[in-house]
Amino acid sequence: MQFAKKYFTDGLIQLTILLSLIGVRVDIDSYLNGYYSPLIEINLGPSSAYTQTPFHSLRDTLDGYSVHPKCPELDYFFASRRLLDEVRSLGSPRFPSPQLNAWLVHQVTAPDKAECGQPSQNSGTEDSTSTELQDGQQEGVNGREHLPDCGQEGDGAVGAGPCTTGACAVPKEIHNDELKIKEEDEPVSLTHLAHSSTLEQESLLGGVGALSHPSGFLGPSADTDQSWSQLLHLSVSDLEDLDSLVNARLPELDTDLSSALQADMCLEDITLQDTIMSPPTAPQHTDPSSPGLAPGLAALPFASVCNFTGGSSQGLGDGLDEAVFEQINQLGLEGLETMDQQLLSCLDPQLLEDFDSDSGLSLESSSGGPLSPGSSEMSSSSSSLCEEECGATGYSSEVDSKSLLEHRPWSPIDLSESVWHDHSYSSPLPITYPHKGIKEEPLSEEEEYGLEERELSRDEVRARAMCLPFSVLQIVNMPVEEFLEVLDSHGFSSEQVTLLRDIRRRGKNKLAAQNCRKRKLDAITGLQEEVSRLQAQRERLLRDKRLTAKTMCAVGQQIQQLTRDVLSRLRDPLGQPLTPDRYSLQCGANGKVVLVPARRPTVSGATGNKTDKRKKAKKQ
DNA sequence: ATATCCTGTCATTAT
DNA sequence: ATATAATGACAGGAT
Repeated sequence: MQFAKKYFTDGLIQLTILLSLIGVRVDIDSYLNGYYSPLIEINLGPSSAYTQTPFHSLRDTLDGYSVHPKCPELDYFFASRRLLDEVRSLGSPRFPSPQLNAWLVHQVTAPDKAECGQPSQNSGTEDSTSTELQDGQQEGVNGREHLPDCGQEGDGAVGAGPCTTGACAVPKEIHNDELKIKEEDEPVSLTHLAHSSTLEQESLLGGVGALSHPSGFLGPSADTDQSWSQLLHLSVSDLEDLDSLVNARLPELDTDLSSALQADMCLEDITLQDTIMSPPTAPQHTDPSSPGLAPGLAALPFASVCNFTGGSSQGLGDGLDEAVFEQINQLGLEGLETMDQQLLSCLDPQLLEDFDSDSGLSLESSSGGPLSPGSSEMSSSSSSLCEEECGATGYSSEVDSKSLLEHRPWSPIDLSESVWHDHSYSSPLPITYPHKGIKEEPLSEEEEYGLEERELSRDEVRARAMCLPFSVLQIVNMPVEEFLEVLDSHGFSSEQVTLLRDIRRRGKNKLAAQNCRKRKLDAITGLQEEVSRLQAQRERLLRDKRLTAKTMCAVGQQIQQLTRDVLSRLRDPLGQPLTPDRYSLQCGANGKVVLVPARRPTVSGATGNKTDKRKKAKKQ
């Protein structure tokens, strides 16, 4: 039966190897039911003194996942997944995606209406209560059609700034119900943005500081272009909700985002209420992978972006992609050194305190310095493996038996340094073999006295008292067949037979106890190492979390600044520029950016806007 | 004198 | 049924 089990197990292992090679992870340990698990142990045979014990269940596992014994690549893969899950579990400030969709604001052509032939205003083609500043693909096509007339061709050079493009060179134009979008060659594609690197993140962090300084504020157009490009460069891949959005739209977002909204936009051309600026290529569907785009949650003011630190404790990781964290990790702590203090000050202290006080594990801090997970895992597993394979031999009764078998019959073997090294009061004598005539080393009188009086174990004394012709070691280590033969062939009395069996039982149990205790100590050591490793991992993840929070804050400030810039280029019916305290930009569930005036909290937006429109109409 | 550690031993269970 | 491994519990010596 045991052979059948082993045969089955071997086959199972081979199947597991094959599955591992094709990427299928199989936890064979559960099938083995502890018979040969863990697989890393070498089967030393049924008499191995170091076989599977429940202590092994406490080891050879990493974070609750069984270590795949045959496929390290899979282990690395699952370890990565595990790290990501742990980062997600840590939680992080959330950056609602609808707010970030405002990045998709595009340049608005504002040419001279006479030149561009756009006489119709408020024609009502769109609902009078709303004006699309930007629209999807359809509007983007229209925008392109108007571009030649407006003299806005070839403004793909972002670096030249808006003033070199049609944004400043051509008269401003606002279509009757929409603001045109440049959807031409995009020097900075979002595909590239999605792969923004560490340096880009660092420049983002630096850019916020520049934005925060009014003196560093460049010209409106240039600043807007630069800011938008910078924002898009640096933030897309770092934001969890944007990640899904960008991924959904990367293929189609090829818009020249470097262009800016033209200034002095007449508010009469747009309807403030439910005004929508939609990206030209923005799909009309809501990305299902972006829960933040839920209609009820979509319309959030940009100004609230930086408030995420106050109320939002929602975990960052829910939607985080691995790529995001790869870049965050690449950013490293070095980027934080260059971060502007003003940027750092925007972080909610309570948030950081929460980060530091996030005590998932309350572990002793004196467990050593941070360990690299790989090295620690390797050292832990390898050392334990080595100990099991090598150290066990010292306690292996099989090895002892083999050694004894090699010296049979009952050749003298001094095992006092390997097995019988424990108790001084119970250490066995150098074995004497009275019936075999083995030559003994001459002992001094003192030694003989010591051996006779001090080092004789109780069983040895009993054996001598019963005139047993075998030592304890011989009785314990002789094979069972020979032991049974000895019991039968020597004509021992029942008391002698009982003593022989007891001596053998106690001796084997003593070895078993030694092995058991060694395994227990090894298990404790392994667990301590794992604690140290997990603690270091936790510290590392917390650092990454703090870094992500700072990056989020930087992006939020960028958006706030850009929102102010966009609003400053718009004009109300009185020709006054819009201010952030009166208006805000929101992003709808469909990705459209909407200019919304400040509302009273008790009045619903749509109703209030319609009412305002009616009142305006009556006045006119 | 006491606490703690180490080791042997027993009882029990599983293989 | 027997032998043996594994392990918790206990006792006793050593420190």
